[in-house]
Amino acid sequence: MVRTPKKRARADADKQTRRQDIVRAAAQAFSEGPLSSVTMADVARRAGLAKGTVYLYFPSKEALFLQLVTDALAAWFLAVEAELQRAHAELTADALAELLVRSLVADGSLTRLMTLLHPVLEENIDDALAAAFKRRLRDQVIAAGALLERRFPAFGPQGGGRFLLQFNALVIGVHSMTSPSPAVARAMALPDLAPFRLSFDVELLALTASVLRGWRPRAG
Amino acid sequence: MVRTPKKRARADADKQTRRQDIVRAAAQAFSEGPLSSVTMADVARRAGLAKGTVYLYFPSKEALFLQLVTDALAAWFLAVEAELQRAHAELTADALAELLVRSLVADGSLTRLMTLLHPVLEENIDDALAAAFKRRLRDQVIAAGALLERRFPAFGPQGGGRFLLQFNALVIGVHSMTSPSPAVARAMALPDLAPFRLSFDVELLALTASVLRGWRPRAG
Amino acid sequence: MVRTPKKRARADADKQTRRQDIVRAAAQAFSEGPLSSVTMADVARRAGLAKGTVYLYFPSKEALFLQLVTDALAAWFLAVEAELQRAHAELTADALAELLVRSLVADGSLTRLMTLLHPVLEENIDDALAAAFKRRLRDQVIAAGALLERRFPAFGPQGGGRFLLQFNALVIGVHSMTSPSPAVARAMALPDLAPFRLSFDVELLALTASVLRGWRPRAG
Amino acid sequence: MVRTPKKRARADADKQTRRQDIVRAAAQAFSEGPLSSVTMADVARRAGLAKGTVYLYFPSKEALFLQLVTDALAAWFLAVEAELQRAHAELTADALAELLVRSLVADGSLTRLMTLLHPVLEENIDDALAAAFKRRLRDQVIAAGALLERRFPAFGPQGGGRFLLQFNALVIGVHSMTSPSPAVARAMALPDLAPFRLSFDVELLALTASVLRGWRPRAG
DNA sequence: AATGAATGAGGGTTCATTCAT
DNA sequence: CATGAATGAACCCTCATTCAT
Repeated sequence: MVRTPKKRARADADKQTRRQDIVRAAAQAFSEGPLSSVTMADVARRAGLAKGTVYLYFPSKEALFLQLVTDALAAWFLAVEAELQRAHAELTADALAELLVRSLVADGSLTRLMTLLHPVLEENIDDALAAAFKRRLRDQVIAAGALLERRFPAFGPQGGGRFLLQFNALVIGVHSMTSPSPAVARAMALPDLAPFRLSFDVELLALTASVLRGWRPRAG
Repeated sequence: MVRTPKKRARADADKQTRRQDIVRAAAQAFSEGPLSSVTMADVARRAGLAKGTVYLYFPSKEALFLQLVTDALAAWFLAVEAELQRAHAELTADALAELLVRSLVADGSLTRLMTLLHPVLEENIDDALAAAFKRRLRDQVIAAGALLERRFPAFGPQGGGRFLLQFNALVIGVHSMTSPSPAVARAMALPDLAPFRLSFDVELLALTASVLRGWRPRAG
Repeated sequence: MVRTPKKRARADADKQTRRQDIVRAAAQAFSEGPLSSVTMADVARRAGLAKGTVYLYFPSKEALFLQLVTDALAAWFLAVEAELQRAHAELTADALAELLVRSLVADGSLTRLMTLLHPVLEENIDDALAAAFKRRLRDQVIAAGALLERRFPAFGPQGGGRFLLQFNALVIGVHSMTSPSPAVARAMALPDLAPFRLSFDVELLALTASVLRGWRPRAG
Repeated sequence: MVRTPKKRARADADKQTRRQDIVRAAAQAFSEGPLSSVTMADVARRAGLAKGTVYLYFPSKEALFLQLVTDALAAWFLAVEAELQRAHAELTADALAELLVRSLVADGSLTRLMTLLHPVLEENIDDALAAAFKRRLRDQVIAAGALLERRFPAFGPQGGGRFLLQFNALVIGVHSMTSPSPAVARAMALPDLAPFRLSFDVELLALTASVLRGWRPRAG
């Protein structure tokens, strides 16, 4: 059973495409189960590549998934910034909360990907990669933060960036409270637990709006 | 060199003690590294038991750690309730936030344990265990929630419980934003990233206070 | 396809037996090809065990093969000592050389096993194991060396041990000169190379006898 | 970032140069660790070439290292012959032994390279290459052997060549007895093992001198 | 002739879980 | 109840070699 080798990516553009193919394959695999259930063999197969080829593009499983998260975050920052630009005027707390949550849930997988960040950074990422990731994130946070400060002046200086990080925390926290595993989902379907079911969107929206309404610039 | 078998736990009380020994051993092991680095052999050794014995008390690694989280949460609910009782009067948003965060960080490992909940429930927990856990949690949330509603009337009916779940989300989210892996910690020590370092306590306090200040009862 | 588990080795004696089974399986596998071609899976299968079981008895492939070499050397020392005891009187250089070579080739695999020593110690052996091996070897060399000094007085004090180590070197060196790989064996069968073929026994005997005849006690 | 391809080697002389570059790169890589730790990618990088290019000059890793050994041996034969020519007169056993050992250790890497011969020939060398190697070796042994017989008449006819092969065996054997792996080196540093440490030069010299002193021409 | 992307077999090791003793 | 020997699936990653460009 001989596979026909994939066409070779010689040009840099081709290599970028291939990298993205692999990331996409990883995303697909991750969409079907927890990170621990995704194997590199699986990713390779979905990308139509041999196992070793994946390692030409990413030095480790963790580096691959860090890229996946990085891409997802970048897309989200873009979407948020676009929405904020479109808004033109100042926003109320509720309007801003709604804008943010909407931009987030527009991509059904984004939330779950954000959750990946911590576990992935926790293992097998070298210092250079970690630093590069953090720098990119910092720049994005600063840029989007500035925009936020214009649309929601209550933030005060630097408040936009700080809030973005807090929002990130909210997303991760609410996600982990509201996305049950199969066993938990079955439990929550029981009559006496049903009223306890929480919706990610609803809770995140409520929490975000609270935070914005209650915002107080950092003393300093 | 044969180990002398541990005395048998016949009475129910003895069995409970042994269960707790095992949970304590798991806690200790977890305090030294990520869940994936804790092996059942490790837990057994720390508890002074054989591997198989652990399985007499817990059907799986996940069930064991679910117990650990359950215990930690129960202890926290107790502590919070005690603090609230002691308060006697109504609390401001800031005072309540401070009380909650203080009760949380008093036990240095509690936060990290909360983080375990989601990953553990995600794998290898059977329906009965999941339902039992959720029921216990529900009861605790309702009880502590009622107390909260008395000390912070802005919550309105059921608001206390809802807030507790949100607080839980905050804890998990802020923890995952502020507890860097070794590689990330080294990255954050670089001069251009240093101003970006966040403290768990500070951020959680700020966020919790915001949420309380901005609280709005759910439309019913 | 479920394998029926091997009976459990509870008693120490049983465990020793199982260890030896594994070593025997390793010896068998090694007899069929170079070390690199022997896999732990192979060893386990030959021993009728699961792969993981082998790791209960040996921490690594190298540790297993070090045991194999250790056993072989011990057997050889025993054989040599027995032969020397039987000799009763002093021996000539030629007689001693012949005795040694004979004791060596009696076990057809011993020579090849000796060759394993260096490559195996070169990788993945921890300090404690290395030290233990060297100590055992030292004791054997001293004991057998003393006996040699009685049968071949020209050795002088400590000469017996020194010679044993040199003999060891001869064995390894001559073996690597005279045991051709398949490709080399075919080459040596060509008419113009045939006269160049060397026999392990003949060369080792000649060399050993030369060394003994030319022996000179170390100055000191 | 595309590397600029190396200039093409068209003339035979250029090709020879490139071959030697590759062999030199292999030698350098091997000087830093065991054969198993030397990768073809490593060799290519050191030679400033692409991986595939190496395979234009050598059909396999083993063929490359066989060339490396061949070159080293040739250099040694040259050096020995030069020394023997310079000697003019007959040599004593001790003088000859000293000459040989000196010529060997002059090049610090030669000994270790000789050790490569057997493992390399053991794997992945085709018949033609094996035969070619053996023929070249035979010719060198005969030539140098004749010279030896003149300087050390005790050898008798053909004795010089036979001795050279034996010397080769001594080198390999003594080397493998005296060049400890890191773990063994640490073990040998322990007080109770220290007196057991052996020096390659000393032992090889002693052994070689013994062999020469005890030499006896083969019955024919 | 030179390149380097692609291949994929292969291998040692870990560890949750089982169950004979 | 307690033990710990046995299981075996699973998994990441390496690297010699090939061959399209």
